[in-house]
Order: sequence, then structure tokens, then C-alpha cells
Amino acid sequence: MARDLLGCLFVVAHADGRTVLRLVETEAYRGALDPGSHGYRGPRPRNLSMFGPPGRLYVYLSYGVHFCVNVVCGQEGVSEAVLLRAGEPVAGVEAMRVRRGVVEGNRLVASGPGRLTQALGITREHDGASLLRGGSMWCARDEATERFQEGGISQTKRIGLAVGRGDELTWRFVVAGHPCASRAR
DNA sequence: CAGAAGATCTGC
DNA sequence: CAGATCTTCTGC
Repeated sequence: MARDLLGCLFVVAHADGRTVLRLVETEAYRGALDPGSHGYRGPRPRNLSMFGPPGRLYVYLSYGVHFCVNVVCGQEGVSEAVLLRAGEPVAGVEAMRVRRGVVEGNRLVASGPGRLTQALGITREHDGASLLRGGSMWCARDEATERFQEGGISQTKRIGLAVGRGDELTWRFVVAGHPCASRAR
């Protein structure tokens, strides 16, 4: 699923227009099977939406400062989710630059999970929001989506974890060489 | 109940 | 490289 989302568009409809990112970096989290997942130790007030039905968002506050957004993928009760780590601006770039605060070009608009939510205006208020029909946010494919996927996808270990980073856990997916991916730390 | 660490980013 | 400062977990 994390891999399938690469190259897809993530659309947020605001009162003053749409902002659209093409996803170029994602990470998979596998709930109870995955020590690196927020769902590993079961439901908590913060992560409850991860245990809800698929097709909704799980938004949490990281380090008390940045929001990060996941797409819930597992069936109800199963806390599987995909963290959206970076995207390339496709529409509404100027609005995203304003939310990010005077950023030039596309490179720093959404190249990291905290930057991505700030660019799209996603906060904890959107925790649990549905991506399925009728909402103000959704995922979509377009003519370019397949080209991005066929152009090459790099697979690496996930970023920033103290656990769940064994050599076999290559659950970070990146559009190969894309300039809007998050920078290696 | 206090302290520490965490799926981060920025500015010094 | 330190700081911001919310949520959860651990140890006493």
C-alpha cells in the first residue's frame, strides 16, 4: 500500500481553492507486528483513529511541535497505516508556500512529514477524517502516476526510529532521486 | 509522580 | 547542535 501511494495525488480542498501534492515518499507501519508503529502497544487516546476503519487519516503531534499524517489501511481493529513523508507541489503552490512561511521553489514545501502537513494545512483536527467520498481530502491517480511508479522506486529502512529498523524492514518507499523527497539525516 | 524519549524541523 | 513542548512509557 505504501508503495501504491507513490506517484498518487493527495488533494485538499480548502475554502480558497485546492492544494495538491504528488506523493514521492511514504513509509509503512504494521501495527501489532511492528515495534516501530504507534499501534504496537494497542489503542491509546492519541492513536485511536489508527484502529478505526481504513480510508481515514491518523494525525498526531510529533515532538510536541509538528503534525504528521498517515492513511489508515488496515481493517477496523488492525492498526496498519502509511505515513506520508514528502510530496511535490502540483497545484496551489502559492497557498502552500504561505502556510510554510516564505519558501522559494518546490524543494522545501513538503519534503518531510512535518513540512507536508504544514503545507496542506493538516492538523490534529483532521485526525479521523475520511478520504472516501464526500470529504474535503482524497487521493487520486492521474496520467503521470504510472510514469512515476515505473520510473523507479527506492526502498530503504525507515527514518528516525530507534526500534523496528532491522535490515529486513525496508518499508520506506521513495520515487528514485526525486528532489522533493526528505533529505537524509 | 517525575523524568525521559520520540515516525521533526528550524535557526544559531 | 540545541530547543520547542505534546503524548506515552518507565522507574521509583
